[in-house]
Amino acid sequence: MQFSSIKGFKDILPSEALTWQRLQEEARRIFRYSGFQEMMPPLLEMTELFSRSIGEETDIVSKEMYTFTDSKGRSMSLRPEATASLVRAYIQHRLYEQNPIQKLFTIGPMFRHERPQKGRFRQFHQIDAEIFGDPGPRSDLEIIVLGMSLIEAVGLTGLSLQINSLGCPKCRSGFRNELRGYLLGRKEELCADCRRRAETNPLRVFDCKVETCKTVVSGAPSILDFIDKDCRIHFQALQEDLQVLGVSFTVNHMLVRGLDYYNRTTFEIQTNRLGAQNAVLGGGRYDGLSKQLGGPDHPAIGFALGMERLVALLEEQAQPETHSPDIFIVGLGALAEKKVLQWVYELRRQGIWVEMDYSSKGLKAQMKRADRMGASRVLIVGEDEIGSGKAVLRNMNTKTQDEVSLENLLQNLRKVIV
RNA sequence: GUGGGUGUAGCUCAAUUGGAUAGAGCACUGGGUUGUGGCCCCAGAGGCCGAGGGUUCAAAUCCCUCCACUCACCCCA
Repeated sequence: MQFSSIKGFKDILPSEALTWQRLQEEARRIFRYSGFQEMMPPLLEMTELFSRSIGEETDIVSKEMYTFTDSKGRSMSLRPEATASLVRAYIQHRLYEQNPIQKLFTIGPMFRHERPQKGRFRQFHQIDAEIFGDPGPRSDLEIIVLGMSLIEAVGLTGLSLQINSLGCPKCRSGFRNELRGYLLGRKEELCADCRRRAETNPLRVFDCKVETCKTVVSGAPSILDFIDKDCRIHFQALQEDLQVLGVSFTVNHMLVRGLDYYNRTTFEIQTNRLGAQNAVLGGGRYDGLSKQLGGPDHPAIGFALGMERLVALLEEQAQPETHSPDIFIVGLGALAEKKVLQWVYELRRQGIWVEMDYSSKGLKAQMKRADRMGASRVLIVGEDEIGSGKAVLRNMNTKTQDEVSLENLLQNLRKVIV
């Protein structure tokens, strides 16, 4: 029986792990100086948390969750996204009592049972950032700039920022009716899916890739003409602040997002290099969610960044990073090997990456191994060197070698390496 | 859930109209150098040709079924 990983679940292999580590290090660094605190909610929650927040009718909840019933008959689900859990924790632990503005982030896996394809997996990883407690556009700005900074910090270029406003629920229902009316008026030109959507969820027609639907949509009314005065002022202020900071963006009134809880600002950072997937990062404001989940009526905004997607772009753009030992020590003969063993562990205690070979092979084989591992220096210690008290230190790049005294060897090596 | 594409060595790929012990490059192991790596040369190891069934004197090649991977739809990070 040959086991393999299950569909949509990927091993992050050693060759990719350094890129993943670097992404997380950059994220944590930027979050720290931006005042965001990390928290780690569990991966499993009551199913109802997700259905109540994301929306019963959304694809995510209606058909993509990994859901099971526990021994007491309670329905629980692996999280398909992180925001619901963060809001639950925010309410449960009354984090707002400690500080009215809470800036939080979390990094970890999400699970959705969809058919995998390029840039889409059943277990995937997100970096999530959220600001709780501030209704104003400056928090929208902060969240968006944070996402942009992260992408810049890892060296990714050629992405575009798209923003939109969905208004508040009141404006949206007016718009929804207007849009539905427009779409039904041109029903004949829509694909079968969109005819259905026009009735159930007209905003989704904006996402359709069928040409005739795109044509219909291009003449559709814009949400931005329907949002009320406060929503308009909010959106206007965000745009002005983005300009103040020199962040370029595109207003895309067709940017609608699939989760029910969004209101006002939504945004995506997009690429055209990931096949059918274009969003690397997406998010928006969700002012009503805390209250809807039984907490205080506090506003919030956040984003989720797809780590697989970001890593894929990074790998396409740059060579993967590698690590190699600071030094490789060759021991020839039983006596030398024992000394080498001691030095290896002593140097490692000092934080120096040392490797040796355990197979008691000849010098040639060990040199080859040192070379394969990319060691820039090799210390050669045989019976002769033990006798004379001087070992050979070879620089693998310049092909030069020097004698090193075995007395105070560790200090001598430290000097060379550091 | 629905379509298309692809399954041959660890990786990337060959194999003529169906033809004999299925090959190459890279990687790996050993040797050429008994104490010096990369480059070069030589040798070696590594395959149920995705699985099962069928057609045929003969199948990696043709047919059927299944499986896996992949891309796309749906939807999303």
